[in-house]
Amino acid sequence: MQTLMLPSIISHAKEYGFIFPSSEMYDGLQAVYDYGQYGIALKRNLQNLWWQTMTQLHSHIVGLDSAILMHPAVWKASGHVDSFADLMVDNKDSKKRYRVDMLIENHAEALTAAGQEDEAKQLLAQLQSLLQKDDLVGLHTLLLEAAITCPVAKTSHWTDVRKLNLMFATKVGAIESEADTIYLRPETAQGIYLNFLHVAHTARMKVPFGIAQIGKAFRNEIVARQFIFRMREFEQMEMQFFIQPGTDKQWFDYWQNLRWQWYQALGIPKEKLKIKPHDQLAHYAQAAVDIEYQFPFGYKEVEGIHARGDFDLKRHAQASRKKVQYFDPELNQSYIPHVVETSVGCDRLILMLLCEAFTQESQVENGVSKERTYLKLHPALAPIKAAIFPLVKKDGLPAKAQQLFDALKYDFALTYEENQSIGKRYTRQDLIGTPYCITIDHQTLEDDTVTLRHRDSMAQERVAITSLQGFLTETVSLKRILQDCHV
RNA sequence: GCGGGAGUAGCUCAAUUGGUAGAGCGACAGCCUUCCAAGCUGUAGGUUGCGGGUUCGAGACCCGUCUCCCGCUCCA
Repeated sequence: MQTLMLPSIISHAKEYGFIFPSSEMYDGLQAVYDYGQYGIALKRNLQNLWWQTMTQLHSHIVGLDSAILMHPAVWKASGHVDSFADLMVDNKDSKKRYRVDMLIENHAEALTAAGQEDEAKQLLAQLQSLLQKDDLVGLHTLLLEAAITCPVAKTSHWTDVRKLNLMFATKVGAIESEADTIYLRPETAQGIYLNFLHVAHTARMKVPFGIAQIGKAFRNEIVARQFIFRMREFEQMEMQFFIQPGTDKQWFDYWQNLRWQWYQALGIPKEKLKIKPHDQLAHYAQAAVDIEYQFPFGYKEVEGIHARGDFDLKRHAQASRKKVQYFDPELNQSYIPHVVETSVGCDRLILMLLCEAFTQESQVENGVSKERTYLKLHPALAPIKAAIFPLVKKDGLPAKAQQLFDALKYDFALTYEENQSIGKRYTRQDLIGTPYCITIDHQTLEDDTVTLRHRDSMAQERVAITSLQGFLTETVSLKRILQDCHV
């Protein structure tokens, strides 16, 4: 039943200006999406919340905006050039897809378990040699020679081995023949590591300290599915926290708890979130957990918290042959700091917020059952904070409403509407998640009071115009969420 | 990439066995003046995803192709 919700959310997001498929005039481009007028407003609010959480609530975290393009050597040093290129093969009978190296390694393990250690060693040696030569045909032959079978189909009916590089390559330089290959970054973190020394020196930071960054990253996914959950171009919100070696566990736990709190503060129900430890670690990680949200298609990762040790800084120090060291006055010694990162998929959070907010209720009114759809977005994140309506389009009500709009527009994202019936206007705002509607009627002209209508309950109350500024400041401010982050 | 499902107006869907592409909603303009999408009048919007074939005639039948959704794999 829950899985049926995703198509509704996708079409709602498109119909009401949150998220459009990219290049739809040309039939679309798989796994790329554009943010529409309300989508980008929601996204900016979310990014501001994260940014303020990191840089404003922590005096020892500063921001950064590094470039998407970096020296190609960065990705060799980081390990992405090697480990981000997966060699895949499909079994034609079971239709299952496997990574070639894992198939062969598993087979070698089985051989070892069966006491055939020499054969296992030889197999692994062949694998390494073929991988280094990038010999795809040889790998296919090896699969057949070693009689490696599909665990499901139990056959060796393999397709050709294909290489899938997860990084997008492009060329830098005007003359292509002389140009170097350069990659669109597959993660924003490396830009932070490259600026570690700059920030340490110019921000007068003492370890432990952190650098936060929001930016685009690009991955050439094999299969990109589930709407904006897995996109080829996506936005990361990453914070790299530099620490004394040996304090990794302590800070890993610290950030895991703090990030967990953040989702509570956002109002995501605890029972729809869970922390999942990684059983298989990425090439850079010492310890890793995911924070998962229960999407309509199952529990999926929205944020990763990783203890990366000194892997990245050390690799860059080696590859660049530069000294990457921090002198710690407390310990009176120099070292390469270790890193704990928190890495959020911004677009995944947007999808989480949409899933959480999308509400369909049926209610019986005068014996007639009516369906009501609205977005229960947190007021601080809603794209539009309040809509201002004259009850009718005459008797000076539009002018009065416009006056109120002008008075409040400097502080809040507002919308003004005078067309059609009041009910239609309320509904339109419900559909985009506007928490409050303010209606000017004839009484307003006499006593400067208005009707304040609440989105979720549809309740109305009579309030003074003079109270609106204070009311909105209080309710739509990020402050309420930030205060709940328990920093 | 493989398997399954689907593409007709902005959205939801119609269109006898192959016979002139329609409706509701929405949008826009005007009227009405009303606190929860429901009144009246009018307007715009389409090479039926795209290309080819069969046919006197294709939205429908055949072939190809593209895209989207679901599953397998990976990650943020």
